[in-house]
Amino acid sequence: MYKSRSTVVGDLKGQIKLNYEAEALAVTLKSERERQGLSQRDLSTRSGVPQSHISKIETAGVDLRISSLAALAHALDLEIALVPRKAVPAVQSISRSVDTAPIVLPEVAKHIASISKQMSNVKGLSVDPHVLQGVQRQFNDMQQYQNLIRDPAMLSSIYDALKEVKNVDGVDALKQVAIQMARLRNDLVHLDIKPKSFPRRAYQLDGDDDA
Amino acid sequence: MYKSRSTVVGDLKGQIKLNYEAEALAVTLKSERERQGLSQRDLSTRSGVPQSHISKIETAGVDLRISSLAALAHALDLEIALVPRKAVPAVQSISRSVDTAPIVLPEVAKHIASISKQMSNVKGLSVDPHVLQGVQRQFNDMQQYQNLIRDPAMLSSIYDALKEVKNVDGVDALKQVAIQMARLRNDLVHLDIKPKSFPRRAYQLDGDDDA
DNA sequence: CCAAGTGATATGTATTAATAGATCACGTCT
DNA sequence: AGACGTGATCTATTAATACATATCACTTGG
Repeated sequence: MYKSRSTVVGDLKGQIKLNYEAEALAVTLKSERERQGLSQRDLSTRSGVPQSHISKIETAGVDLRISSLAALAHALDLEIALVPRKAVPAVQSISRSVDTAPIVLPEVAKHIASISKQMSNVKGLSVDPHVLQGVQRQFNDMQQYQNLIRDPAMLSSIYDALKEVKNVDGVDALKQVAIQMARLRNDLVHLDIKPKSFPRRAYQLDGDDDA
Repeated sequence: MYKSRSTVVGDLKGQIKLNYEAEALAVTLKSERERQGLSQRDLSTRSGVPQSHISKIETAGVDLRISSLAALAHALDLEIALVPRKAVPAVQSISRSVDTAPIVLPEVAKHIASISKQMSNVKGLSVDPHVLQGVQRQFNDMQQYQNLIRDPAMLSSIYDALKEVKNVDGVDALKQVAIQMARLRNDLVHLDIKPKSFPRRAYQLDGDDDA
């Protein structure tokens, strides 16, 4: 929306306010990305928005289009909503309560990064693609709930198992990885997270798919 | 966000979903505009977005920029929010409860339109700008809560008083208008709107300013 | 040291919203 | 009938996002 044309640009306050909106949304997107322990390149892969663009969005207050905002939001498990002004405090309160899940521990983020790297290596090997796909899916899930992981030891164990995946022992070692990832997830499922206000169990994990 | 470039356009589902977002927001904007009894030209005046553009937005799924969306939303007393997916049902519930105020009666809409027209006429007269400003502000408010007005008779009375505003009797007649508008608002303040779920009294009017 | 990851920056091009009006087709009112 | 309001449509131009890459400066780990 251009306000710099020959029309009267008298209301600078209004103009600043419009830019403010894009910046406020960018701040939200950035903090959510960081909260989930994602790099800009991770988010780029998920959302389809180029990393360079994400960088500019986060730093330069780009006046995004809805489709781009939606892509980024969805990659971060957020939705765009139009909320009556009077309801804004209540909505913020709800969002905050959902967001009370802890920040990703640095130790955990490191291990996840190492596993991510090793996953890439394993993809270059001749292993059963079916099993690999299952493991990849489990790993994607793990990245989603990495902020719930408190003990990096299990991640260390998964990383070790991943390093054992060679051509000769490919499928068996990979299945070991899958088992350990499933174990990690199952342990986390039994964590009882009850935010002080609703909704209850905002981050309850579904027991839907398995390797 | 273009998905029609040389890159793989494999995920049609994803693309459709992105367009869906713009359309869903347009639907929300349109229904809120109608709920408030505003024409596209009214909204254009308030938001600074051209009427022709609003028409296209409402009918053609334009991929708006945030600044344009914000301008339209603010003109309709809405805010853009990024909400965790898990919180979406709760947020919708809040928005709905705030939105339970009734639709504008056609009779009421007509009277408001007549008053709006007469307000324009009065602006061309030599009347006390200070008083006129106060009345204009009251009228703006009235447009905001016109969906709460059940009895058009008071509006008729206000319109009659407005027609009495001539050069010779300008300030006194105009003050009569102000008094009647204030009376209408005060009557409405005592309407007790309690949605079945929170927040209570979403549309409670503040007793802040007077003529 | 080198390799890899991260976010920021730059370049050049394509796309489409946004702008500024004007006008059309239709409905309503006097 | 004419006047007015409403939403849709049109034209021509501009602005800025979006895209696709590449690269830079810095940090970290082996």
